[in-house]
Amino acid sequence: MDDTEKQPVHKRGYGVSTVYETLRNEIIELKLAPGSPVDEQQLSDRFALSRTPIREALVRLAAEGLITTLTNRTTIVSNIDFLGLGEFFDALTLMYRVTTRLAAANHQASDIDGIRALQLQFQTAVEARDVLGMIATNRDFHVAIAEAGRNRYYTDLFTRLLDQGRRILRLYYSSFNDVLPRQYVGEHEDMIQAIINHDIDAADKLAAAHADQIVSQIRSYITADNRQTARLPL
Amino acid sequence: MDDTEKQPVHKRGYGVSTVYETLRNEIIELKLAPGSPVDEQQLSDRFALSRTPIREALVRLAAEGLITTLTNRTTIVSNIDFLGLGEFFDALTLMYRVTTRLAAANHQASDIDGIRALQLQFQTAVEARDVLGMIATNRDFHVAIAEAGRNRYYTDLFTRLLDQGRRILRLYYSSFNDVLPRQYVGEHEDMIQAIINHDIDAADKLAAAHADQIVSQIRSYITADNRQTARLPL
DNA sequence: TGCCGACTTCTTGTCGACAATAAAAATACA
DNA sequence: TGTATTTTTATTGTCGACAAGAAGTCGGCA
Repeated sequence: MDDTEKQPVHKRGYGVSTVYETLRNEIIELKLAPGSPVDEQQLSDRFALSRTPIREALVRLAAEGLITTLTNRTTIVSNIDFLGLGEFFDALTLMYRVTTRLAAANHQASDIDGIRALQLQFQTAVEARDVLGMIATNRDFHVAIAEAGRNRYYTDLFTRLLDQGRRILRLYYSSFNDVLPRQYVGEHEDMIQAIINHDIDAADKLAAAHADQIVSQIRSYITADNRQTARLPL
Repeated sequence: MDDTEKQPVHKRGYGVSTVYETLRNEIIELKLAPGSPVDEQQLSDRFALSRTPIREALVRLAAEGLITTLTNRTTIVSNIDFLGLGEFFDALTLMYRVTTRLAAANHQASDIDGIRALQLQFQTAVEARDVLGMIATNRDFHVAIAEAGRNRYYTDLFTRLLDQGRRILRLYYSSFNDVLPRQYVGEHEDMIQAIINHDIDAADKLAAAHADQIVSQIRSYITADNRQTARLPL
């Protein structure tokens, strides 16, 4: 007798985290468009769960700012805040610097292996011209460095910022050319060396330069995009 | 006919935020002891709400790290992580510096009024030797400066760190002497002046010194406490 | 024809109940 | 008497249903 009736796919306490992680990824990877409505009923059907666990996952996402809930009204995927981009870049740059500095100061030998592995993945993605893979592995690479720095608060903020950055980069990934990324590979190598050498100042300088590169690249995408809209037929 | 039957005190969408804010305050003010269990049923009775909104409030608190949920088991008020205190102090100091710098750079004239008002409140609390008031108004003062700096990311992290600090200070508030706080009032005044003068370097230096003061004060409390426990009868 | 108000509908916020899981208690056994 | 095993119990995770708001719809009135 085949009693596969309504067997829930998720184990007991893992329903919400599944929904949370799935939605989180979809938001960051822009599979869910910014501003698009998030319907609880719909998600309930999709994940074969009651609305209660869905709701808890949404609360967590809202706490991270990935979705916005209008009380008693609809809840939407948070828009990308172009006006606040200056704040974002400032915080991102500082976190690049601080985490890399701390990695140079506090890392263990074992940390390097993990960082190297992720750098290799990034290099592979660059060579394969896999833009989406590049964005993701670049993020993982820097998170690994932050973790080697051993400061939870910086790592948390930095991770959130990098993921926010992934959203923005996704918007422009089509215009990603393959010149600059190759440069990133070299910069990553230099950063690893500075960390291994416990050279805090060098790590800081490299991280700052790296951040500037990325910020100016994103900025150039945005201004390029602005030009397009400015050329609207009138 | 007096039909005040079961009239819920909270309006529709405000149940969760009430619970969230109340519990948040109680945790920060140590009315709920770190490590003590948080019973959903009990809270449900207390707030005259179903377990569902209570649960959502708890999820938000967990996202902020104020409570810790062991899956399928009990959920407790997060313990104060004395081992991670180094990370905490490092992040706190950096945020003191960054937010004060930015306030000097980006503040509007109208921001100063609010900051001044809070500084006055702090001063009043110091003169009244109201330690608890001092802790709270000091926090508000620095949050106001951070807001004048206009960087959401820093303000958010800083607020969380300051509230975490409030918990730690509460632990030792009995040993708070009234010498150092008076010094804080002067330091606050200097910081306000530096901000008004748009003197970024001075603001940075003052903030760094202020942070060092507070960190070393907390450190002295903790070592004093350690000595006490070290004197246990054996 | 254009604007205002009642009505409908759709989504969210809340509720009480049930099921699963893990700790605690009770029992059996060596 | 101490340990292993079963049973109980308490608490969490999940569910389906109901009620309150808000948006959209329809009709009335100027």
